[in-house]
Amino acid sequence: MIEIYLLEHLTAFRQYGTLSEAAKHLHISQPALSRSMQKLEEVLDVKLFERSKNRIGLSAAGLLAADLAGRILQSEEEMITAVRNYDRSLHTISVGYCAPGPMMAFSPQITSRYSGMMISSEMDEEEALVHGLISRKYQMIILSYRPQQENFLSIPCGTESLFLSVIPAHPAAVYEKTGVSFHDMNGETFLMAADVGIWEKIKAEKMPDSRLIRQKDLDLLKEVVNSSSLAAFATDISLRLNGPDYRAGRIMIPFTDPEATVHYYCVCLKENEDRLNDWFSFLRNQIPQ
Amino acid sequence: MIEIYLLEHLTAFRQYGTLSEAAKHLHISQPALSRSMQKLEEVLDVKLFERSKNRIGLSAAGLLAADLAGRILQSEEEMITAVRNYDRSLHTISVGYCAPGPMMAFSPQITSRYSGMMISSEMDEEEALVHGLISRKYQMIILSYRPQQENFLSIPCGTESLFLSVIPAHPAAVYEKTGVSFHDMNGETFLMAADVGIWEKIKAEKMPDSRLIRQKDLDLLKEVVNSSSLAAFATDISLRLNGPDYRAGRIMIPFTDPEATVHYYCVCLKENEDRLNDWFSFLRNQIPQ
DNA sequence: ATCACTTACGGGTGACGTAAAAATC
DNA sequence: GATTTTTACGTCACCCGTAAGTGAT
Repeated sequence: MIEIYLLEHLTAFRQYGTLSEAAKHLHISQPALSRSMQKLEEVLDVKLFERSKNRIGLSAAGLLAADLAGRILQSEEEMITAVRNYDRSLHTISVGYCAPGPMMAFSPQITSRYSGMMISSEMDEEEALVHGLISRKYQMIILSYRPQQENFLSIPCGTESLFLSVIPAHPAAVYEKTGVSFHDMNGETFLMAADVGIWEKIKAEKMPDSRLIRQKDLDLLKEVVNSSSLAAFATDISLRLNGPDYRAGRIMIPFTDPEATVHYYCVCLKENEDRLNDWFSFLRNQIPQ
Repeated sequence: MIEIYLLEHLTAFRQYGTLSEAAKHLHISQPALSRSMQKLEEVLDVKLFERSKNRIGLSAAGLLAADLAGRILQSEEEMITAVRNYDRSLHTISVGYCAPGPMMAFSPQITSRYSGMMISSEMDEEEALVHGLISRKYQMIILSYRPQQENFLSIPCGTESLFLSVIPAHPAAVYEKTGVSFHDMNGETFLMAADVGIWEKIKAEKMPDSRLIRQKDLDLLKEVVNSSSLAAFATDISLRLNGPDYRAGRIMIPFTDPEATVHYYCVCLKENEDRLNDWFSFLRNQIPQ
C-alpha cells in the first residue's frame, strides 16, 4: 500500500510545478520531496515523471496518479470530518435560532434538560438554518414559519410580540397608549440591539425610514435606553425574561400590525425524534396546539 | 492526515473482532495493533473504542470510521491498478481474437509493425472481447461480425473458409471433390485443435452428432492427422500460413455452407484510432472494402 | 491457567535535513 | 550566478517486537 504522505507530496508537486516550490509549501526539504517521488515510482513500478538532468515533470501516468491521489486525499479529509462531526453529534445538541428571543428563553431550559450534553446555540438566517438542519450542523432549529419538508418534525413553540418602549413624555405614550402601527413610527429614531434575527426583515420592510442606533452589548444597551429619551423596542419575551425593572420608567405600547407577532416553530429531523423527545414533549405540554 | 497503515489496521480489527486475531492476519504483534488503535483515536481526537480492562470493541463512531476507512483503502487499491493499467496500455497493445486463424495471421504482423511496443494476444468469447474493449483490457479486437457501438471503429480484415481435410480414400474425396456440406459430414469423427474460438459454435450447431478428438499441441496434431485416416479440418488461412507441405497427402474439400466462411472485423475504440492508425491503414490497403 | 489488552523498553527501518555535485538558464 | 534536481551522509522519529503486568473468563 502507498502511504498518504506520498500522495500528498505528489499532489503538491502537481499543484506547484517544481519540487522546490512544492517542498516549500509542504514544509519539507526539496531533497526529501525528490525522494518521495522516486519512492512513489518504485512502489507503483510505473514511470510517473519525465526527467531531464535539471527538470522534472509529470508523465501521462503521473498525471493520472496525481488526479486519483487528489480524490483519495479528499476522501480522507471527508472521513476525518465525518467521524468528528458524528462523534460530536453524539455528545452535543446544536440549536439554531432565527431570533434572540427564543434563544434566550429556550437555551437555558434545553441545557438543564440535557444535563450530560453539550448544548450549542447559534443565530442564523432561516434559510441557513434549514440547510444546517439537513446537513446535521444543527440537530434542532427555531423558525418563524412551519417548514414543509417530509423528513422534518415541527411543532409550535410560542409567540413573540413587539412593543414600543418610550418615555412617558413621548407623543405615542400620550396619545396612543393602546397601540401603535409600524406606519406611525416609521421615521422615528430607535435604540436597538445589534443582532435581532428575524426582526431585521420586519424593520426593513415596515419602517424603512427609521434610523437605528445599534448596540451589541445588551447590558450597555439597557443603560443607554434608560438614560435616553429615544424610542426603543421590547418584546413580551424580553420583558418576561428580564423581570419587572427591565425598562422601569418607560411605557410599553404594543404594535398593532399582525407582523408584530411572530409564531415560532421548533423543528428537528424525524431521525432525531427519539433523542429530542424529552424536549418536544415538554414543548407540547407547555404550549398546547 | 492519517496514514494508510492505520486505516488498514482499523479495518482488520473490525473484520476479526479482537486485536489478537487481527494482529495475526496483519502479521504484526498484538501490542503494535493496540498502539495503532490508540494513535488513531489520538489523531482523530474521537473515542473510537469501548474499552473494558480486558475487552475492546468499536464505538458507534469507530464503526463509522472503519466503514469510511474501508472505502478509502478500496480507492487506493483502485488507484494503484488504474495507474498500472494505464501505464501498461501506453506500452502494450492487447489484442483479443475470436478465432486462432486471424491470431496466427495478424499477431506477427502487428508485432513487427509496432516494434517498440509489447503486443499481447489472447483468444476469448466475442462477448468478452467487446466488454474487454470497452474496459480497455484490449486495445483492439477481431470479431466475426461488425459491432454497432457508437464509439467503436471497425473495418473488415479478411475472411476465413473452412475445408474438410481427408485422405484420398475417404468417400468424400472420391465422390464430392467440389464441396461438402456440414449436413453431409454430421456424425463423422474429426481430429481437431482444442481451441478454435468462433468455430466452436458452428460445429455445435451444424454438426451436433460429430465426435471430436481434441489435441491442444498443434505440432502434435499435425503428426497425428498425417498418420491417421480420420477426417480433420483446415482453413484457407491455416493452409496459407503453414505452407504447401502442411497437410501433404490429404485432399482439401471446401464446405459449401455459407457459415463455413467467416468475415472478420478489426475493431478498436475511436479514442485509440490515432495510436492504431498504422495498422488500420495497412488493413485498408490489404483488404479493400 | 488461559486469554485479551495495555504499558514499558530497546532496536531497526526509513524519512528527514544538510551538504555537495551536476546541469540548465 | 541563480535555479533545479539528484546523490551522499548522518540523525532522529516512530513503528515494531519482546517482555511484563493487569484484569476477566
